[in-house]
Amino acid sequence: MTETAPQRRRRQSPTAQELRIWRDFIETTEALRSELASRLQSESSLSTGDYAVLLALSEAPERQLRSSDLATSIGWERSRLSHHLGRMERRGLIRREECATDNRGAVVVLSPTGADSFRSASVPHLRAIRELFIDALTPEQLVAASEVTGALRAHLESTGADEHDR
Amino acid sequence: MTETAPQRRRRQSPTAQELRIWRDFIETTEALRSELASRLQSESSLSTGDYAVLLALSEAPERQLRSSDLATSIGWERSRLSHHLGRMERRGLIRREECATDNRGAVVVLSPTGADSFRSASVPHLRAIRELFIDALTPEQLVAASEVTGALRAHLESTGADEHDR
DNA sequence: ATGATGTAATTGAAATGTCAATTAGGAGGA
DNA sequence: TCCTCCTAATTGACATTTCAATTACATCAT
Repeated sequence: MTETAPQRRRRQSPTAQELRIWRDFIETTEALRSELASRLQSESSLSTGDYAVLLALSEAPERQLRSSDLATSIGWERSRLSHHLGRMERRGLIRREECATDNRGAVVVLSPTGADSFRSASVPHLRAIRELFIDALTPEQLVAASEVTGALRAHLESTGADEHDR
Repeated sequence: MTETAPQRRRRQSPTAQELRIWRDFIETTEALRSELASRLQSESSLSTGDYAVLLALSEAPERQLRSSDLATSIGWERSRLSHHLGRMERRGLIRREECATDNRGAVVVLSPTGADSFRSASVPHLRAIRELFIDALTPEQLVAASEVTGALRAHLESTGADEHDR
């Protein structure tokens, strides 16, 4: 075939080969996520959700964050975070305090217990990341992965949610 | 071999840079998954779970599968599938029939309604895959993505669940 | 046959996630 | 001020997922 088709293919369905790559991609990332989650669970009694929250708090100045900043930082919906924080608070992993500068606001604070849980969970978790992700790839592949990720993210941010809905 | 340090690094925590790549990777794939899910939802009244089930059934001989084969094929736990099939059956997307060769077994059958829903959902869904994944990458990046996926999967299968638990 | 062991699928309960209100307070203009 | 509109966070109802039994049948060795 001499090229007339390529333009016409845009925005159409993927080819069989593209689709195979897509499926492998999405299935593999899902398998990876789920293996990591189950290891975390069994080694630490933290879920990946707990871990994400604790990680964000550990990295925050004063180990605390406004609830909506936390939500943005880990990419969760506010209501999901709210429910989850309730559960984590019951377990003593975090506290919620009133915000001094905005009376509507809440500040989520990492508790000492939470900090401990996070620290001890992070050792095996980081090891698992190395084992399942880093060690699986050659240095070149790691770079390639990073570039692919960047391209996907950039594209997602530009054409992502907005473009589609308007 | 003159190497002593490289060995020592194995199984240790990732470096800061490796970790950044990991985080971008996992967050981006998650964002991608979630954008796709929300588009599918709004364009078709099927969830990605529904879609996965219907896809597997559409591709199966006779458009039907043993329940556990279906579970394996889409990588779900049996109980999750069971609950989900219950909901899909109530909506008329699938039927469950007794298995002739094994009285314990159930055969999940794609209903005409399910086939229709799947067909009409797949058009916008495939377009979204092209738009958000395929079109985001150069042909070289697509190849790179495929190689990375392959490496991850291979590694996951060899060291994955077993090695860790024994 | 029968009893031990394994597999197919479902169930119920608890944990988690989503969606649509709702509550409460900030911010700016007439 | 007071009214309107916006934002922060939570709540409740409901959908989904996980986990630990449970039910029912198959398989195999005795």
